[in-house]
Amino acid sequence: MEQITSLKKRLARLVSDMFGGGVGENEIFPLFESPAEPKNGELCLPCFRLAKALRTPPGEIALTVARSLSELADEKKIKEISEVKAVSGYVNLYFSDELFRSLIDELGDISRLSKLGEGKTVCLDFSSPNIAKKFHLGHIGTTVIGNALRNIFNLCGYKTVAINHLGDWGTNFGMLICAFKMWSSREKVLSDGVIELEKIYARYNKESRNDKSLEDSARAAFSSLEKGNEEYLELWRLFKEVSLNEYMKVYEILGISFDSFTGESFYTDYMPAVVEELREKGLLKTDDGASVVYLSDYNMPPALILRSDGSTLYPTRDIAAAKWRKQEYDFDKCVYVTSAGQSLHFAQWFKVVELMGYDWAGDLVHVPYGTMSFGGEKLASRTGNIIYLDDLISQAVEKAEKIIDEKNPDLKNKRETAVAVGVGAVVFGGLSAARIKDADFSWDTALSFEGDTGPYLQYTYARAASVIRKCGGDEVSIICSYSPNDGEKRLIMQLSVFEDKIRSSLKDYEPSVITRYLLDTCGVFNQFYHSSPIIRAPEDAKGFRITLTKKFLQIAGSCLDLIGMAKTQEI
RNA sequence: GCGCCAUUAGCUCAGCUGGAUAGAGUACCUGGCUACGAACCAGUAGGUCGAGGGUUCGAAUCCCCCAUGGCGUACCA
Repeated sequence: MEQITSLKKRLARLVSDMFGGGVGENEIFPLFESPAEPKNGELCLPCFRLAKALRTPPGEIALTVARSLSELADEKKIKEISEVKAVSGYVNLYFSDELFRSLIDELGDISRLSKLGEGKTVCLDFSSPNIAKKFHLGHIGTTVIGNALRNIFNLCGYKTVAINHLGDWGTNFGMLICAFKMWSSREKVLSDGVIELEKIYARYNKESRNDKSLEDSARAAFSSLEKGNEEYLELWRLFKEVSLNEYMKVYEILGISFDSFTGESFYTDYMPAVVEELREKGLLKTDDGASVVYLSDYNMPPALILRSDGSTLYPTRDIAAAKWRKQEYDFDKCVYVTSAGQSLHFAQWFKVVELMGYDWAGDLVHVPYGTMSFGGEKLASRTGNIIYLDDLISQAVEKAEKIIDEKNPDLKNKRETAVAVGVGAVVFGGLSAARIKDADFSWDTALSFEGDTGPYLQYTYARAASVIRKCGGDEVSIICSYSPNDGEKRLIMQLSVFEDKIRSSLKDYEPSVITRYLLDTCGVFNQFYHSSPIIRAPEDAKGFRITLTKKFLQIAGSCLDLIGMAKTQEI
């Protein structure tokens, strides 16, 4: 907020002058805070640090400052301030009605935000499921966090490249090919999709425990696939196509799109050059038959580049992919959204890239998130402890439908709205807490529609939209003598920190900052809504409140967009 | 063993570079729909901020140590 910033600057200069420049204005400026309690004003200056510099008790300083500023305010020399109080070492400042009225214009202005990333490109690697598996709970963290980050970067003016680094290569495919040849058919796979693939894969896994020869044939099959066996390649393409069809449905319902689907298979051709480069740069050592880069100087175990049988590994592929992306997109940052369990892996290969001499190693960012469990147990398809995303979404949608039938049976597009709310509840679930927190999934929480939930946000949005709809073409003008009440003041202040919240979520790669902010903002709006009539308000208040409600819709709408939830006009 | 992360109300979580009486939601109890939408709002109650030291005028926040839990720790991704 430009006006608040410039006010702070002026105040800092004034305070500095009061003490003969004993403390510089640049030191005073960052001391300004927003009081936690609205009753303490809109802006405050804690005087404890000043007390140290000036060797005067904080209470005394606060009193001196308050008295001088109060005089200036009375003389209309600081017309933004209506009242100044000294309270236990703080100077509390109350904004004037005039300032509140003019702050409204500035609300929701993102012009400064959208300059942050001008001319910069960010690659975001997220979602990245392994082919031939159904989309489940374990995938939604990376998917919704990555998508939200991408939206945040976009809002801030960055060019983004959303990359779905599909897990579409590896010995698994050898198993799948063998299993397919024994128990399945093209028709079956085409009709049952990923379910069929999961089924035969699980069966192969199970049977290979008793019959070790199955493992050998799987390895042989994959090796043959790598060498270009046309029959196997054809099957691999089928598996990939069927899986991708399933994933595209999921992404469509979540409203998420990608700029690239270059998965692991894509980089196989680029890996030999990486291995060669590591060798040339003297980084590659042989240990127990495997090729590694030692990282003991950095307090990490070695990065494995080649297995003792000469085949490549995860870090090899990631390094190759990073090099390719740098060349292709010339990114300023490349962000990887994966589980926190992979932190060491990323630290290792980031270091290897640095040792290779690439200055852009510092632009690689790992964004970890916590582990999702269910019933206190690890999610695993092997043990059957798994929740598929389509089940979760359809349950949420079903519940939303039920509630709509109950509370708003005349709603026109019921199904569409129920999907928006059901999906919103699921997305919200993935973005409400700080991403690093572990979470134990519970149906009760996931399907809860009251309190701090996705439906609460959408309900509040729809309610505000409904008010504006009912005002129709009512003329909106802010009467220049209107005196905002406490609820209106609070809403203005709440809406005014939008820009700060976006900056903070961008800096920390933390979408939950926006989710939290939106929850708080909806709470403040609801208080305003309950305490101040809008449509039936007196003329002077009406224009003010309609404008404020529109600003709320704009900012809440931006937040919903950012976290990837639908903006429900009616619900 | 070593490393990383977490620990705040019964439960799920906020708490900005240290600042005012540590805040929400949920669950329990209570009040508010002939009303711009009750998927809401208001109120009561609920805390030795995991334990102990230290730095500071001031610590949930910074430092040290310990405890508990999760994850990782050379041929999976």
